[in-house]
Amino acid sequence: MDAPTPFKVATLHDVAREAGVSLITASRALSNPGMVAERTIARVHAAVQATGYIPNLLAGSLKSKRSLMVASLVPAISVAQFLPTVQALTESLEAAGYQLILGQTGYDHSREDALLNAMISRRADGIVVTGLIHSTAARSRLRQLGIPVVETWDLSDHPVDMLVGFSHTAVGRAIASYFRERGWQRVGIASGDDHRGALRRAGFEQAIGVEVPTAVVSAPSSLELGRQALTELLIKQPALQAVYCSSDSLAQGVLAEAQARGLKVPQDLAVCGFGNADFAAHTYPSLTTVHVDGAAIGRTAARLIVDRCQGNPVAEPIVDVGFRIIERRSTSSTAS
Amino acid sequence: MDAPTPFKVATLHDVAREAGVSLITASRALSNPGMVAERTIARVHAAVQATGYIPNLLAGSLKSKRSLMVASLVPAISVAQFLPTVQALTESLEAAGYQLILGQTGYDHSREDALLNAMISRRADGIVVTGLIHSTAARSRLRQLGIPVVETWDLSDHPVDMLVGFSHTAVGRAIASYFRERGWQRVGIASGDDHRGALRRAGFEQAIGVEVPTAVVSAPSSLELGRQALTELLIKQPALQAVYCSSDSLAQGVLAEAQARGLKVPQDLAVCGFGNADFAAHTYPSLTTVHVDGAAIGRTAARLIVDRCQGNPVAEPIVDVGFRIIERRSTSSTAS
DNA sequence: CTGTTAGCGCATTCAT
DNA sequence: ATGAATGCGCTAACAG
Repeated sequence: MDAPTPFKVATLHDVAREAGVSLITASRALSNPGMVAERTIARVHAAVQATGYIPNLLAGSLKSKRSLMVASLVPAISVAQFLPTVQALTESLEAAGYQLILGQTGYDHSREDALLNAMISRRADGIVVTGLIHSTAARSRLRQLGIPVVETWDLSDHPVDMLVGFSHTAVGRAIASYFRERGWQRVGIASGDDHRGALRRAGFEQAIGVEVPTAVVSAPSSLELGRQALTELLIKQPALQAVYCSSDSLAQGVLAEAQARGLKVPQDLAVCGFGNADFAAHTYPSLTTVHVDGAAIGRTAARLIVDRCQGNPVAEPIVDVGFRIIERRSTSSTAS
Repeated sequence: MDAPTPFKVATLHDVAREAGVSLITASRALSNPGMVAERTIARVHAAVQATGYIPNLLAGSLKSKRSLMVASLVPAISVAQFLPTVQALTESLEAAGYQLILGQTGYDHSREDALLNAMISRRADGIVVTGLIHSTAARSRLRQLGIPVVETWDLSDHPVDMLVGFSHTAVGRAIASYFRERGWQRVGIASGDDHRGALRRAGFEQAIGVEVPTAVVSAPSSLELGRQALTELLIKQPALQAVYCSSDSLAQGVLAEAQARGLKVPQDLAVCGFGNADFAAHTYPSLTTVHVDGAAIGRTAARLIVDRCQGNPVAEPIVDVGFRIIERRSTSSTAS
C-alpha cells in the first residue's frame, strides 16, 4: 500500500512463456490436465507459482459461454424459512465449482424482473427462484434463452423449466384435518399476507368448510406480529380452541401471548405453526408444526441445474418434496 | 422447449446494425447516454426492443476491468447474527448497480482461502468478509492486488484494507460491569466456541476478575444448546445468579431450561444474551441483550467498497459501530 | 500430446 | 456527436 504497485497482474500468457509452452498448453494443464503430459503440467504449475498467476474467469467464461455462476432470487434472505435452501444451494454449487449470485426481490414483482435481467446479463448458467415466476415476459424470455431455471417452494403443472417444491394448499388441508380429528370446532388462523401463506390459508379454510376467524399480518411475520394476531383472534372468537399459524415465528408469538394471558397450551388453546424452525422443538411448550425439508430443496435444485448445465438428461424436472406434520406439546399433552 | 431454439442471442453488433449506427454509438447510447444525441438514443432503444438484446456483462467487464460484482464471505448464512448485514449489503450494492456473490466458509480457514481465490478469479470489484482474514497469504495477496476489502464484525488496528466492526472484548467487559453493578457474584458463561465469542468471553472473565464457570458449546449455537449449557452450569454452580450467553439463541435456551426447572427469571436467575435477535424483545420474560447494528455494518461496508471502486477517497477506513446493552425483564423486574 | 489460428462481445483508445 | 481500429484474457476448433 506504500508505493502504488505497478499492478501488473500475470496472465496465462506470462505463465506459458515462463513454462516454455504455448498458451493453450498452459490453459489445458490447468483446466484439462488429462490432455497434457505429467512433466508439462508440473512445469506449468511451477510457472503459476513463479508468476503468482490467478486465472481470469471473466475471460474464460466469455469464450466458453459457461460462467460457472448460478443466480438465486429470494424475497429477502432474512426470511428464516428459506435459509436452509440457500445454504444447501450454495454448498452444493460450490462443491460443483459454481458460485452463487444472490438477489433480493423484496416481494416485489418488478424487482424480480429487473433482477432476472441482471442475472441474464451476467450470463448465469442457471437461475433458482423462490416461488413461481409470475411475470409472463420473464417466463417467455427465460424459456426462449433456454437457461436452466428451477422454481422452488411451490408447486405448478407448468413451471418455466424445472421445479422443486410442495403443495401449500395440501399443507392447509392437512392441518385442518388434524384439527378436525381432535374435535376442535372453534379454530382460527394467524397468517402472513404472502402468496404461499395465502394458499395454505385457502386450503385450511376449504377443508374446515366454514368461515374461520382470521388475523392477517404483513410479511415478513415475526414473534411480535404473532402476539398481535392472537389478541385480534380472541376478540373475534373469545372461546378459541386452536390456532393455525402460517409460520413458526407467528406461532411463537401466539405462545408468548397465551402465556402472558394465562392461557394453558394446549389445554386452553392448541397451536400449530409452519416451517419447523430450529426453535420449534424447544419452545415451552414445544411447538407442533409442519416440516419441509428446505435443505433438500436447495440440494435438489443445485443437482438439477448442474445436470442440465452438464448436458445430463433430467429425468424428473418436477420434484415434490412433500411435508409432514410434527406433533409436539402445543397440540398434544402426550406428544414428545 | 419443443424445437431446440436456434439460440441466436442478439449482440450489440445486431443492435447497431438494426439502428443504423456504429457499434460504439450503440454502446454509448446504452451506457453513456450523455454523449449521444437524443434521436440516436431513441433509435438504439427501438433496436434493442426489436432484437431482444440483453447486454453481456461478462464481455463488458473483461474490457472495462470492472465486474460490478462484490463478494461476501460468511461462515454460514444460516447464522441469524449476520443476516441483517448480508441483507443490507445486498440491498445497498444492488442500488449502486452491483451484484453480490455469496461464499460460505463454514468456519473453515482453508475454505476461506479457496473462496477468496475464487472471488479474485471472478474479478470481484470488492470483497466483504465476516470477521478478520487470518491467512497471511490471503492478506498479502489481497493487498498486493489492491482489491477493496472490508473486514466486518470485529476490530483490528491492522485491517487488510478497510474495516467496519466493534470490539468484542469491550462487549464482554460491559456485560461484566453490568452484572457487578447489580451485585451478582455467582455468575456463569454459556458461550459458543467461535473466535468472536471467545473474545467476548475473555473480556467478561477479565472484568469479573475471578474464575467463572463456563459452558462452551460448538458454533453455531442454538436454543437446544442453550438448554444443555444451563444444565451444565447448574452442575458446576448450583447457586448460579446470572448467566451471560454469547448469543440470543443460547439465552433463549437458558430461559426455556430455567422455566422447565421452575427457576424464576430474573429473581432466581438473571440472563443476558447477545445480538438482539428479533425475538429477544418478545420472549417471556423479555431478554436483556447486546444490540449491534448489523444492517449499519452492511450499509457502511457497501459504501466503503463503492467509494473505493469509484475512486472517491475514503476518509475513515476503520469504522467502529459500537454496541449497547438493552435492558429487559430477564435481568430487571422494572425494565420494559 | 502439443501448437496455430481465430474469435467470444464489448469498451477504450484515437480519430473525424 | 459519431466512427474505426484494437485488444481485454482466455478457450474451441482444428491441425500437426
